[in-house]
Formats: sequence, C-alpha cells, structure tokens
Amino acid sequence: MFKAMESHPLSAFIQQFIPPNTAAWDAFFPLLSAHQFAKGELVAPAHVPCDRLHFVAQGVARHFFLDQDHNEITSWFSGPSGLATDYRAFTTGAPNIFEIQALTPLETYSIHRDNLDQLYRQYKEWERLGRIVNQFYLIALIERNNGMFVKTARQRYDEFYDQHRELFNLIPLKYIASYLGMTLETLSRIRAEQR
Amino acid sequence: MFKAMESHPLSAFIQQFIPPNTAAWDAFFPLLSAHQFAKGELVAPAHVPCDRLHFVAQGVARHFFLDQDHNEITSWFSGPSGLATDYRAFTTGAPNIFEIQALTPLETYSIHRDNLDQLYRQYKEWERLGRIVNQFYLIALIERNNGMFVKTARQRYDEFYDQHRELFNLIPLKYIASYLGMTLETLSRIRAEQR
DNA sequence: GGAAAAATTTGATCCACATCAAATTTTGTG
DNA sequence: CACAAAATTTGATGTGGATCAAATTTTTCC
Repeated sequence: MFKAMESHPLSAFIQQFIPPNTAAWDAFFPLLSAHQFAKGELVAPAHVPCDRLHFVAQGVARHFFLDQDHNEITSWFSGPSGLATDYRAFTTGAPNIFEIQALTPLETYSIHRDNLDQLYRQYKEWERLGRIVNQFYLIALIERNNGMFVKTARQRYDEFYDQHRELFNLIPLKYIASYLGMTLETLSRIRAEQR
Repeated sequence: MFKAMESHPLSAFIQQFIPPNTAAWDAFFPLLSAHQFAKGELVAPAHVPCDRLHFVAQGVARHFFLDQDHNEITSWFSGPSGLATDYRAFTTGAPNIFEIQALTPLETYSIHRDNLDQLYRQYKEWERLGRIVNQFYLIALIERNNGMFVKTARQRYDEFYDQHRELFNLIPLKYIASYLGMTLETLSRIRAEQR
C-alpha cells in the first residue's frame, strides 16, 4: 500500500515511540484507512457511537459541543499529528458529545477501535504508545485548565496568540473566541487595543 | 511485609487491572513506601522535582497552585484511590507547580519514578494499567473542562454538590469555591438561596 | 467582477459575580 | 471552659465582559 513505509504521513509521529521495521511497526499501517474532508465537513456526526480514531495528517479541525442554549462551544483544535475524534466516545463506546469539523481541507488516517485494542493486546510497544499519548494529552489539558478561571480574557488571548499565531488568518476568530471562553466582540476589542 | 497481599489498601484498586498473584502483581507491593500526613501538612513542597507517585489510601487532599497574585487556587481533590502528586512534574521531571495538602489525616503509599518505569518496562500489564489510568484522568478532565466557561456559578455548584456531597462538612468551603472558580462569598450566597 | 454571505468591528447598555467591609458562627486549643 | 483563630454569612458597591444592535470589511462563488 505504501511503498516506503517511512514515507507514510504518520511515520514521523509513530517513530517517536516505536522503532521502524519491527513487528509492532509493520502491524499498524495496513490497519489504517485514509479520509479526506472538505472545509466545513464533519468528521463524525453527533450522538452516534464513534468507533474510529482519526489522526490528522494535513489541515486543522475543531472540536465543539452544544451548550444548553444550543450555542456551539469550541473546545479544542487539532492540527497535524493531533487526533480528530471524540476521545471519550471512542474509548468508552459512549455516543459522541463532541463533533469534529474540518476548518481547512483535512486529511486523516483512521483506525477502528477493535484493531487498536488488538494492537494493545498484541504489542507491548502499542500499550506504551497509548500510555504516553494519553499522558501527553492529560498534561496538555491540566495546563489548559490551569487558571482558565484565574486569567483575564486579555491574558488568555495573549498566551494563545503566542502559542498559536499560525491559526490567526487561517480560521475565523469566532472559533478562537469560543475556545478562549469569551465572545467574538470581546476578542475583537482586545485585538483592537493591541494595535 | 503484608501477610495477605489482598488486604493491602491498594489491592482493590490494582485488582481492577492486574490479576492477583501474578508476577506483575507481586512485583508491585514491595516497591511501596507508606506515609502519614497530618491535617494541613504538604505531601510535597513546591518547586522541587518530584520523584514519587503517591496513591491515597485514606483521607482527602487538595491540589493547588499560586496564581500571579499569590492566591492559592485549588485545582483538584483526591480521595482514596486518587493520586496525590503533581502528575506533570512526576512524569516529566519538571519542578512541582502544584502543591498537595492533606485536608484530613492522610495515608498514602508511594512508588519512586524509577521503580514505576521499571514496572512499565518489565510488565505489559503495568503499561496497560498506566494507559488506562491516564485515560481515566484524561476523560475526567475533559468533562471538568467542558463548559466550566459555559456554566453559571450556580450550575457548577449544583453539579459538584450532586457529585461530591461527602466533601461538604468535611473540608472548608473556601477550597470548594476556589475549585469551582468563584469566590467564597458567591458560594455562600448560592448556598443561602438554596435554603 | 460583483452580489450575497460571512467575518469583523464598533457602540451603547446591562448584569453576574468580584471586591471590600464587617458581623456572626464554628472550631480548635491551652 | 474560654477565648483566639478560622470559617461562614451578610451587606454595599464596582466592573469585566456579556448582550444587543448596526455599520463596515473580507471572502466566497456564480
């Protein structure tokens, strides 16, 4: 399927954890399906059990859910090497609460839950990769949490801007405002006073 | 050290993931140290690299950090089977940002990072346990995050009260207020209008 | 290229919750 | 027990950011 396995879009990511050309390595790639999503398309519809884990190879997606007033709240952005899946739904089998939308043309590779479970069972290296990826996201979330309460809208914007300058001019500000827990108007005013 | 391994305070927890009386099971218990902390005591001081993972056996601890104005922000509570460690510091080797304080007399068992790494390397079952524990906390945090922004102070209180009634009358309200992202006064007024 | 749609800005007003201050109740301790 | 310290409540006032309403700019796409 891929002549040179090393050239698969996910190789660089996996290689951080699993040595190439081992059994654990080779077992993975044949299990992947490739997907393309147009800008605006949904990777998975809401309220449906979700059994594929999508790795982003190209593009940016946002995770969002609907609050009690049916406003869309953006909770995460995923770029290359990120995951475009409601992780809770995928791991627990519960229905999707989060929807994932392509914000640019999006290219993903997905693996079915059963196949991933199989990898976990068969290869210690995959358990390890799973542990480390979970750890990575856990720590990222702890940091995001920290003081989302404590910081002013201004501070949250400044930190996000420093970290993710590349997203501005690529995706609409309304999603960034939502992710940062403020209205579009507040974000606009913060950016105006900057200039 | 423990005559009947099954009676160790962590047995019930570990048993969910690892079958008793296997090599992976037996390897664990001799690596633990027991600790006692008095009410108010710190499990680990801030800004010091932290190399032991503490499992709570008895009591309640809080995780907190200092914001830019040197206010203590409570970010998590740990009861029995919970972890009383700055997980980020423990896993990455970075200095502690979070401090952990015993809110009641606290009993923990701790394992050194090197020994845990050893278990991970030696036993697939431990990699698996690590993966699942990470997954569990990740999902818990995703749920906490969800809409901490979106919900009113009132809603956050109601949900927390339903989930953790046992903490009220056990620990001071100021820590709960901080965890819920509101002032002590606001929490008090919410509780007053309830009655 | 030009009209429609989407995104962004700007302005006026409002409110949930913070802040500051003090009284009251509860808890811990010599 | 007593009293000092800590916790909680209650009151008065202030404010960051929400909400509502348009105007303006940018993007999309026929």
